[in-house]
Amino acid sequence: MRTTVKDVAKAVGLSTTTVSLVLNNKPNRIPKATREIVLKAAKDLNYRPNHIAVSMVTKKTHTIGLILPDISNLYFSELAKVIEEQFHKYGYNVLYGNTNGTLEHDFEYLNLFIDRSVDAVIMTVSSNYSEKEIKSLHEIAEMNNVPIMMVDRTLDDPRFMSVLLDQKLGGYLATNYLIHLGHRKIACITGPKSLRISIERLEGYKSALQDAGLPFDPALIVEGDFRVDSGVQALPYILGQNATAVFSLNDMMAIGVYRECRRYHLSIPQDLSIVGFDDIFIDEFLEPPLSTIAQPVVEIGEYAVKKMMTVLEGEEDPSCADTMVFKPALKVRGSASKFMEKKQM
Amino acid sequence: MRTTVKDVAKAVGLSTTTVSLVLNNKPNRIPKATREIVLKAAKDLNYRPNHIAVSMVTKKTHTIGLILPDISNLYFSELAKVIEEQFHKYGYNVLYGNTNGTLEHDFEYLNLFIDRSVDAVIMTVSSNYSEKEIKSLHEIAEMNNVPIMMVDRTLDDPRFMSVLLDQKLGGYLATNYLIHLGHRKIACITGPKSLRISIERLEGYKSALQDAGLPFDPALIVEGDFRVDSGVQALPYILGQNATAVFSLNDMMAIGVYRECRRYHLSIPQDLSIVGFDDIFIDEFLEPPLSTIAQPVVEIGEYAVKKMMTVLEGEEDPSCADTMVFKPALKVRGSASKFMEKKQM
DNA sequence: TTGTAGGCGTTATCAA
DNA sequence: TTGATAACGCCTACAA
Repeated sequence: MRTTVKDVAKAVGLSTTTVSLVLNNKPNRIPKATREIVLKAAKDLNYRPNHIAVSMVTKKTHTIGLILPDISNLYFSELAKVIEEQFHKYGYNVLYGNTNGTLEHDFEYLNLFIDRSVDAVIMTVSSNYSEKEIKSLHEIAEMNNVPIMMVDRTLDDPRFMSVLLDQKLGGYLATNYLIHLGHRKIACITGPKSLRISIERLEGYKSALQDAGLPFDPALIVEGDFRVDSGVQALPYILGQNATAVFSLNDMMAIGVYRECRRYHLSIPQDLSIVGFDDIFIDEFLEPPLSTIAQPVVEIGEYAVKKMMTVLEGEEDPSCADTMVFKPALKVRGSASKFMEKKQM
Repeated sequence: MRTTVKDVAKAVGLSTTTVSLVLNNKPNRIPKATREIVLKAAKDLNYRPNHIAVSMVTKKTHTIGLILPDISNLYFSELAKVIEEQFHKYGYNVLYGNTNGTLEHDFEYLNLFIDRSVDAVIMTVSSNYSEKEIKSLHEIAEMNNVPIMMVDRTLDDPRFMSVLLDQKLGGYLATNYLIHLGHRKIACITGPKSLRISIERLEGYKSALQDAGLPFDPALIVEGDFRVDSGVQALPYILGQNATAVFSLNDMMAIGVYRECRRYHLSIPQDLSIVGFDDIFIDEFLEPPLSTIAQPVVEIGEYAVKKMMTVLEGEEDPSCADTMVFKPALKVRGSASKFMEKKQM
């Protein structure tokens, strides 16, 4: 059995109250003498507080629920790492769950974690929710009085705190870059249309075209699913449209394009320019290194934690839910080049 | 406030005992009538048990501590995902911690998780431990009566359950492959010498050379740190030794070699053959696709969980700690080819 | 300055 | 078949 406050109290011949007071540094100024006696005994007996019992009475578990679509995805694993490390600094531990991008799992984990009395939840929702689902989520949060923070993807509801990326700006930056390289037929491989980030990044694409006075051609848009294979499958179509450049809404699909280009004996960027999105670590090791839109993952994670801590420490009311938007940046490497008249094939 | 058993009891005019009995399906056969009344009330009141309170009395938290060196590393994030998903099936949740590969953090998280009364710990140790540290770790496990399972890396101590990869076989397979392609000067980029896996993979390398009647040349060994940069830095030295092939003890360093080869205008595999270790997802998208040694991560994770579950369900005594060893497999892609006499440079 | 006692929500023991 | 009651380990009003 682990030693308890009782054991310590017995050992020093004082009450559990006194021991507890000392151990928690309570301001009931306990004289230094007793204080040290207690501390010494606690140390000698190797006393470690039982968090379960503490939670029972304080109603705080110092535990955060982290709900992510897929931790084996580079972006999320990086995010998870940052979030865990930051919370760790504050003495919080992280319980995590993979939803595999399904809405039911979002709710399942949320309820599970709430049942386990987490102090807060950080989540990336699996998809866009319907009105009803948003309402349901909000009710759960309210009823259980647990603050929820949305990271990376948010819901159309201002009542949730969220920290996001300006996805539209990212789309704009990428497209604008290609336009300025002289490209006119720029294809775009999107993510699932049900995801806000797909829509927003695409909006940036459209917006850049518009600003440049270029027409938006729906034929140049291919829907993908953010996985490598989408890129592989999209290429033939893109070539058929005589596009000279591609904006892939994430790097994984861009990698698929790379691969398929090799099969077609096309070289990047001479035959096809390409810009991705995410800036996953592998980008700089591809041949040629992939130009992409970088997200400040570390800043995003750090901000999410810091913000949540202010809420947990009661300095801020979670209902004053605001949204923080981080700016992406274009990272130029070697996968896009100036448009040249295509040699006849 | 959440509804409690008390609320339910009050609502149906029965005692908390009866309610608890029903809700937990206890064999004290409560008549169907009362049973249904209770169940209905619980449902109507949206009763959810308070896990904290349950843990308080049952001494089980249904929580597992997962301690990994770096969850942003592809291998570990994949492992973490499998482990979480499997435990989830059994109704367990996972608390995770990143040690950043430092021994102090191993212990810090272990103690933290034990203080939080996890039912078990799954960990990948950060490094080789000294006798003293092993003893210390074992004492902590014993004293707190928490089963610990070592995954991927283990300690020189048969008292811990572990599930490992036959690292030596992996080293053998890779080297043997290169030998059979006709290579005689095969360089090896190792990981930190303090890590068992480095040593064991290197042993496989030596063993393959020996079986082929080839001499072991220490000059062909370069110590790396498992990061991309090590590969980058190792290449010039390797070329200086006139090696025609490289066995990189992990894929990240192999990627570094790829990159540096481009700078030197060397093509793989014509100018240099290379085999990696780990089989991270990106391998097949490199140019050329990287041949490597694949670990059955999913099987490893699943086994670890299943084994731990038998211990947790009391079917097995954790002290009968055995070790499961999985076999790696050579995955041939395009980064190694038959040795050809080098053209003069 | 320190101690008593009650309570957190649940399960378990034992009696009725 | 059901109900008091204690117990888990800790915190904290309130009392002394």
